[in-house]
Amino acid sequence: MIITFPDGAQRTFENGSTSLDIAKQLSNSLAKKVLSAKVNGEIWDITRPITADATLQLLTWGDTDAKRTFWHSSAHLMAEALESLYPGIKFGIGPPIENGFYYDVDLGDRVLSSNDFESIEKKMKELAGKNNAYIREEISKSDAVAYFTEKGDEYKLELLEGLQDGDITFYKQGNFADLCKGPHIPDTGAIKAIKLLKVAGAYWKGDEKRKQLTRIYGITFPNQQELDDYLKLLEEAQKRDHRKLGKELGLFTFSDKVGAGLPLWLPNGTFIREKLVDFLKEEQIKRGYKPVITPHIGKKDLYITSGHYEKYGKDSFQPIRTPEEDEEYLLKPMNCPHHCEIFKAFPKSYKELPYRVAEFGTVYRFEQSGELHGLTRVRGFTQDDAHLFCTADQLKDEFKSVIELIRYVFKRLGFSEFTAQISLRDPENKEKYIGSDENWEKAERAIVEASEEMGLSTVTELGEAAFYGPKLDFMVKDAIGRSWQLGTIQVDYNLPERFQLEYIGADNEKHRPVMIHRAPFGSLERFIAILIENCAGNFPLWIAPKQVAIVPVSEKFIPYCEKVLNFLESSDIRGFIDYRNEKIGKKIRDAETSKIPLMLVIGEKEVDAETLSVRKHGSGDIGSMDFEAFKTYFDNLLNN
RNA sequence: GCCAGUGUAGCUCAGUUGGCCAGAGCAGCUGAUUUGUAAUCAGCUGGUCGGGGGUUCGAAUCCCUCCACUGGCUCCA
Repeated sequence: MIITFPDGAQRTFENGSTSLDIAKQLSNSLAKKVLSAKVNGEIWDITRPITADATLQLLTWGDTDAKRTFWHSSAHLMAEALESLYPGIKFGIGPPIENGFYYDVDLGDRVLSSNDFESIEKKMKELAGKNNAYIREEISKSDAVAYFTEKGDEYKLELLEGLQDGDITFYKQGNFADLCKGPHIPDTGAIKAIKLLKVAGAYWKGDEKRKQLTRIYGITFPNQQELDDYLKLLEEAQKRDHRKLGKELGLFTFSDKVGAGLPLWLPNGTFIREKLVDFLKEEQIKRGYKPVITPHIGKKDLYITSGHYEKYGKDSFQPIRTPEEDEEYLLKPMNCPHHCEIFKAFPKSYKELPYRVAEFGTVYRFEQSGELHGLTRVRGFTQDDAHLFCTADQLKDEFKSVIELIRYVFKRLGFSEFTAQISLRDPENKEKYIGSDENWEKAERAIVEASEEMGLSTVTELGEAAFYGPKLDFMVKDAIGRSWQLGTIQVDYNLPERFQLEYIGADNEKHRPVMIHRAPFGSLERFIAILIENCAGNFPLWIAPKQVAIVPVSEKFIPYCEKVLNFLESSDIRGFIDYRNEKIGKKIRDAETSKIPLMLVIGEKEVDAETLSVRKHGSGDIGSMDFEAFKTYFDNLLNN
C-alpha cells in the first residue's frame, strides 16, 4: 500500500502495517515519541493496522491532537484508579479538554475532596507503571449493553442508546474497560507525570434537572519537567488575577455590607474607568453617536412591553413599590427599552437614520450566587451601551463601522489576542426565533459580509444566535485561560416590533427600523478585569492613574522636586512626589511594586546639572536627561 | 441555585490530638536617622478568630445554621 505523508512524499509499506510500524521504519527516535496518527484525516491509534492506501500524519506531543489522545488515555487511567479504590462506582464521560482531562463519576454516597487526590495519583502512577496496553475492541451493541447492565452503570447504558450497532468500540487497559471511540496511546507507560487539579459537581448531560456527578479534573505529561513547567505557569497566571491586583493596586473592593457582586470602585480604579469612558465617548462622537442618559429604574410595564419581565422577571431583583399608588418599578436590567422610548420621543424620518444613541448605562441583574466572580460577573455593572436604529440596507455598513470601532478599542488597550464569533440561528429550528426568514437572511448576510470586508477572521456557530437576532461577539481570555465575552454586536428584530418603532420612508409610508445593540467593552467591570489580567496591572501609560513618581534622595532636594512636579503638570503628565522620610531604595521599591510606570530620582547631581534621573518600571535605570528630553521620551512612550 | 473547599488584624499567613491574657511579617502611628536606584532602626496601635446557635468545666479548634469567598456545573436579556 502507498502512504502519503504531509509533505507530499509517498512510500510503499506492507499492507496492514500500523502507524507505529511505519514510524519505526522512518526513525526509531520518532517511533518512541509518536502518540497518535492522523490517517486519512481521522485520528487513529498508532497500533491500528492500515489496510489500504492512505495519507498519514504521525502526531507527537507538540500536536494538539496528540495531547488530546494522551489526556484521553489519562482519563481512562484515572477511571481505572478510581474503580480500584472505590469499587462499584459508575462512570459518566471522561474527555480530554484544553489543558488535561476530566472524568464524571457517580460515587454513590461517597464524598470526594482534594484530600483524596494524593491516593488517587499514587494509584494512577502504580497502574501507569504496569505499561498496560490500551486495547481496542469492536463489540456488538447487545454485548455492550449486557456488559454495562451487569456492571449496573446506567450512564454508559444511556450513552449506548444513542449509538448504532456495528459502530461501538471498547477500550481496555488492565482491569478497566470503557465504552469509547478512541483513539488512545499504545500503553499507560507513557504517562509519567500526573496531577489532579480540582473536583467539582457536574450535572449529567449538562442538565441541571438531572443527577449531579462528581467531576475530577487532572492533567498528565510525558515527563515531570513538563508538569513542573505547567504548574509554574499556573502560578504565574494567578499573580495576574484581577482580584488580587485589584486589591494590591487599590482599584476596587467588595463589601459584605453593600452586597455580593456589587463592586465599589476605589480612586485608582475609578481613574482608569473614567479614562476609558472618556476615550470611548470621544471615539463614539466622532462616529456619529449621540450620548443620552436614562434613569436606573423603569416601570414594570416597560419590561412587560420589552418581554424581559416574562423571561427574567422571576429571577431578577424584585420590583420596588411606590408608597401610595402601588406602582411597581424595576431596577433596569438593560438600557434598550429606555432607548426605544427615546427613539419614539419624536417622529423619525428615514433621513435621520441611522439614529445612534449611546449611554454608559448601569444595569442590575440578579446573577446566581455561585456565578459571581470578581469584576467579571457581578450584579451591578455599567455597559458601554449604544443602540443603532437603521434600515435593513444600512445594517452592513453599521456593522462594519462597529467592527472598526471595536478593533480600534482593542488595539489601543493592547488586546492582540481575541476571537470573533458569529452566532447564527439554528437552521433546523427556525421556529425558535422571532422575525421573518427574509429579515434573518438579510441580517446574517450583513454580519458575514461585514466581517469579511473588514478582514476580520471569525468562527461561525450555528444555533448560538439570540432568539431576537444574530450577533457577533469578541472574546478575550483571562489569566487562567477562561474565555470571556467583551465586545458584542447584536441585531434585534424583537424590540422594534414590541415597541412599535417606526420611521417615515422616502415613500411617505411607515416602516419598521432594525435595531443593533452594541458594546465594545461589553461592561466596564468585565473589560477592566480582563485589561488588568492582560497587562498584569501594568496599564498603558495613557490610563495609568499615576504616571511618574518623583523620588528625592533626601529632603534637601524637595524644592527641586517641586519644580519638577510643576514641569510635569504643565506637560499634562500625572506625577507625585514621594515625600516620605524613607531611604531611596525603599521609595523605589514601593514605586516598583505599585507598578508606577516611571520614576525620577532626584539628588545632588540632578539639582546641579538641572537634569532628571529616569527609571522605568520593570527595566531599571534609564539614565539622566534634561526636562525637555524627558518630555520627548515620555511622549514617545505614550504613543508607543 | 447545585457539588466540593475556604473564612484568624487593613494585607499575607502561624496557631499541634479542645486547655495560660490569640501570634508573626508587612501596612498604619510616634520617634530616631537625611539617605543615590527593589525593604534603615526602635517603640506603639490594631482581632466579638465571618455572623448566630449548640456540645463542653473550657471552643479559633467539635456539631448545626446563615453569610461571604474559591474552583467547577447550570445560567448569563
